[in-house]
Amino acid sequence: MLTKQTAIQNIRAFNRFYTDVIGLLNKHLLDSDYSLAEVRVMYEISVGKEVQASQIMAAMSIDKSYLSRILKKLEKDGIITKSLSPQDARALSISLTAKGKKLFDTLNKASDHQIGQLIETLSSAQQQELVSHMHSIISILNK
Amino acid sequence: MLTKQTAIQNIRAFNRFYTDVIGLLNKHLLDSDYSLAEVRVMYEISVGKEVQASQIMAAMSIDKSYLSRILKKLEKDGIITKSLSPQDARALSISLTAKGKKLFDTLNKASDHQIGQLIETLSSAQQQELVSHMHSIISILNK
DNA sequence: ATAAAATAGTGGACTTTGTCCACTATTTTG
DNA sequence: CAAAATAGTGGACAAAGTCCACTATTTTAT
Repeated sequence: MLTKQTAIQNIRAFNRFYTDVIGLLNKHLLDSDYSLAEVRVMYEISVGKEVQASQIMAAMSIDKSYLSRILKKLEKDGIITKSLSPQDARALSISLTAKGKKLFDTLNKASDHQIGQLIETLSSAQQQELVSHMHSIISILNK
Repeated sequence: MLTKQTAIQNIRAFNRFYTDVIGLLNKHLLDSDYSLAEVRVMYEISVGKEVQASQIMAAMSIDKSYLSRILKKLEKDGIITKSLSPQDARALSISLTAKGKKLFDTLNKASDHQIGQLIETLSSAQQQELVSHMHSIISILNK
């Protein structure tokens, strides 16, 4: 039976390992014109369809001023549109433009491809096992 | 039977989830005088006992100029000592000072504490399961 | 109804973090 | 021993992120 201290050390080792995995997977985004944060903003808009800046802020725990600048850039690039929320004149209603959807889709496919490479040497069974362990971790940590 | 595409989507969901976990755990370091990169450098020196800058570079995939500045700060703060390697006069031999060891130990304990909080509501059995899933992921991905 | 407090977002000014490149000093290779 | 490779430094800059003050609304409490 292992102690809590041992568990902690093992979790830290995993964190170091997985930080590197994530870093590796995200590296390809450096070749795009958009930063990790910008892509994550697009993701939040994409899943929410129509979101307010404050919702993105909450989802990402990002500074509102920083977010404001990101949204400005994305709007300038024609990736998103901002319109005043009808319910609340302080708030913006943000959504991806057709161009934005297309770009996001392209970035997504590139990300998928990266992960595809990560697991390509694994058998189908191993891939399923991997996913299963990930689900378990999420479910344990969400307790 | 799930497809590879489904596996990829699940892995991406896990990555988003775990990125947040890691972000949360690292947040406490913001209160220290040292950045994530600086602490990671201390870690590399600590596990290597006596390392060269080039080894840290390789381990962290960090720019050598950036590393040089980090080491300069750590030396100035009395955290590390740099001495010329006897075998190679181009290279530095770097190690933690007593002060550096103490600091690193303190930071480590704080990190341990963070993880302790993350898992404190879990039963001992659940903690072991968590670690076991983590080990499995490492072992699958290292194939 | 209305004054005070809260919320949504913007922009200025700044710090931190990270990158690129040219350079010196050694060591290795052919 | 000359050419190429390696180790590290520092200048100059770019990217990422933070803090604060501000305007414009909306909500809350009296």
